[in-house]
Amino acid sequence: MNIEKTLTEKTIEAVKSLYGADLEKIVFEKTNPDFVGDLTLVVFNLLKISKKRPEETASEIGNYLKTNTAEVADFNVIKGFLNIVIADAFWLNYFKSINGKPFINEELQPDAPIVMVEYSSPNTNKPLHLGHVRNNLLGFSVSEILKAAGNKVIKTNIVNDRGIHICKSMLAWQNWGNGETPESTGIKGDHLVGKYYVEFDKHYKQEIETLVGQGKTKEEAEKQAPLMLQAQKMLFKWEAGDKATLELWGMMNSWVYKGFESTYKMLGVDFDKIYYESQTYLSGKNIIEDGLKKGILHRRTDNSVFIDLTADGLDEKTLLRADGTSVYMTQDLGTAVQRAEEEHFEKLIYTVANEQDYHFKVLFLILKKLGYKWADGLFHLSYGMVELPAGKMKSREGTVVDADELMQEMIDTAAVTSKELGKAEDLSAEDAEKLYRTIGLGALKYFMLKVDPKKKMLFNPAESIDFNGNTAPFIQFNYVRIQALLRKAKDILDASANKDSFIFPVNLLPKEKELIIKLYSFNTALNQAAIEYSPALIANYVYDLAKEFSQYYHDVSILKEEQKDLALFRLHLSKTIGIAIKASMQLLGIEVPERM
RNA sequence: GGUUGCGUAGCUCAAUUGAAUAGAGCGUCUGACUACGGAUCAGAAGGCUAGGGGUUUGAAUCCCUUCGCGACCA
Repeated sequence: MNIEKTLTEKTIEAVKSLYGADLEKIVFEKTNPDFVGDLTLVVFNLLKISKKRPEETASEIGNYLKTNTAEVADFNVIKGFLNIVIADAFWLNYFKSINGKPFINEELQPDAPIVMVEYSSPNTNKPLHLGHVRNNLLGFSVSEILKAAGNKVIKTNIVNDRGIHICKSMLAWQNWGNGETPESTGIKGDHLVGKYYVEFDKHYKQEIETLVGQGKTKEEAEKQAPLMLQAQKMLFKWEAGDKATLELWGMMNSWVYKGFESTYKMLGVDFDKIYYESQTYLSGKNIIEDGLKKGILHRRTDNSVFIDLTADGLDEKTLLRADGTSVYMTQDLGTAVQRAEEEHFEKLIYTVANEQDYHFKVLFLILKKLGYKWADGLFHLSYGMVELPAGKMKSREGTVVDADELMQEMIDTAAVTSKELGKAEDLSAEDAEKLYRTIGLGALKYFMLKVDPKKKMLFNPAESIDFNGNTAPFIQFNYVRIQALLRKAKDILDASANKDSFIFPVNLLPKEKELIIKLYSFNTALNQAAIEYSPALIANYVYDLAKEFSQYYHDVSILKEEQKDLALFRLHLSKTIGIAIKASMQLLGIEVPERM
C-alpha cells in the first residue's frame, strides 16, 4: 500500500500518454499545509517535455490521474504545482491495515545484512563526559534504527585501555594514592582513576614550571620533567610485560570497568562485542608487510614505512616509525581487517567525532588501496562536538561536564518537577524513582538526539534542559494521555477487539487525516534515518506526531463522543498513535511511562 | 601557513536534499480550565538565511569571493 509508488507509476503513464515521453523518475512531496491537497508534483521539470505552460501541464496530468487512479479524489493547480487530494477511503483503508499492529518488525530475515556499529570507545584514565554521552546515545540509537530497518546489527566498543595516559594515572596513584580503592573511599572506580590522572597533571605542571624557572624552554621542560620520564618508563615496562606493572594496570582498569558498566547501564546502552586495545595494539604489522610486497607501501631510507596519498589530495602517511613501532593508523588497519575476518559485514560504522575526519579518510583510502573489497562498506559516522557557551570543554579549566553527574541532575530535576506538579503522589517510592529516571534521562537523550548528528551542538549547563515544548517529556506526556484513555475505555476496546472490526466513519476530520498520514510516513522516516544514520529524523517525526495528537486531543472529544462508532474509531486511532510514539522513542533509546 | 567544516528569529534547533509566504520550541506579550490528565491548547511580535556576486523558471541549499568561528595537519 504505497501511494507514492502508485502515483509515480500513473504519472509516468500520464506523461507517456499525453506527451509521448518516457520518464524514469518522479518525485512527489508533501503538500504545503497552506494549500489544499496531500501530495504535490512540481511540474517545472516536465515543461521541456510537454512544451506547454506550467498550469496547463499540471492540469493535464491532474486530469489524467483523477480519471485513471482510484485513490486520487481531486486536484488543484497553482502555478507549476499540481496538488493532489487522496481519497479518505485510501487513508481509512491504510489505517485499518495497521490498526493496533506494531510499527517495528523485530524479526530479522535470515539473510539480513550484517552491520557493525562501533561506538563509545572510551579511554580508561577518566570517567565519561558529555561528549561521550552524545557518542553513546548516537551509536545506540543508530543501531536500533538499523535493526528496525532490517539489518543484523553488532554493537562494538573498542576500549583504549593502554598507553601513556593510563600510566599517568597509575603513577600518580603509586605516588600519592596511599592505597586508596573505590571500596575504601566510596568513589566510583572511573572517577577515582580520573582523580589520579588530574593529580598527575598537577604535579607535572609544577615540575615544568620549576624547569622553566631553571632556564629550559617549555618544550624541553615538558619532555624532561621527571614525572613524564617515569610515565614513559612505566609504559615500557608494561609493554615488556613487567608483572608488577601489569598487576597495577589490571587492578586500576578493573575499577574503571566497573564504573563504566554502571554509567552504561544508566544510559541504557550496551554492546555485543568489546575489543581492548591492549590486545589489538600490535596488530596491523602483518598488513604493512603485505602492503610493502604489493608495492603499495614504501620504505624510507630511515626504515620507516609510509604510503603516498598525495595523488588523492592527502599527504604521505607514516605507518611504521623508523624504530619499527606502529602508529594509531596501523592499529586501526589491523582491527578493521580482524573484524572483516570475524564478521562478514556489509557495513562497518565508526561513531567518532568529526575532529577525526582526516584520520578516517586516510584509513578507508589505505584499505581500499590494499585491495580489501569490504572497504567500500566502511563509514565514518562523523558527529559534531558538544560545545559549552565558552567553547570546547577543557579539563584544565574544570569545565568538563561529567556524564554521571549530568544524568543525576536530570533525574533530580525530573523529581522536583513531578512533585511540584503533584504527579507522583500515589506512586510507590520505587515506581517514582523509575519514573524520574524515565523522564529525566528521556529529556537528556532527546535533547542530544534531536540535533542533526553532523552538526555541532551547544549545551548550556547554567540552563537546565527543558521539560516543555519540543522535548521528550512532552512526547511522553502525550503517550501517557493516550494510555489513560485506553485504561478508561478498556471494556469497549476489548469488546471491539473480539469482533476484530468496527465501523469506520465516512468522513475524516482534517486532523484525523493528518494523523493517519503521519502514521503512514513512519516508514519513510525510519528508512531515511537508516540511510542517513540520523536519529534526529526520528526525533522530529515523533515530536510532530505527538504535537498533532496533542492538538487533536484538545479539540476533539474521544471518550465523550456520543456516536459510539466514532468514539471507538478515535480510541483506535489514539491507540495506534501510542504504538507509533512508543516505537519511535524505542529507536531513540527512550522509554515511555504509563503514567506521569 | 596548508586542509577542512560551520554561520538561519534574542536563544536552541528544523526546512522532505533546488520549489509555493523559511518552520518549531524556549523566552516576551495576549487569550482558553465546573477538564477524556494544563508537563496542555490558541494567538501576536520577532528573518535582507553573516556580507557581496553568479548559475537557474526558481537558491538557506549549487559555484566564486569577503568576513567571522571551530577542527585537523605541521
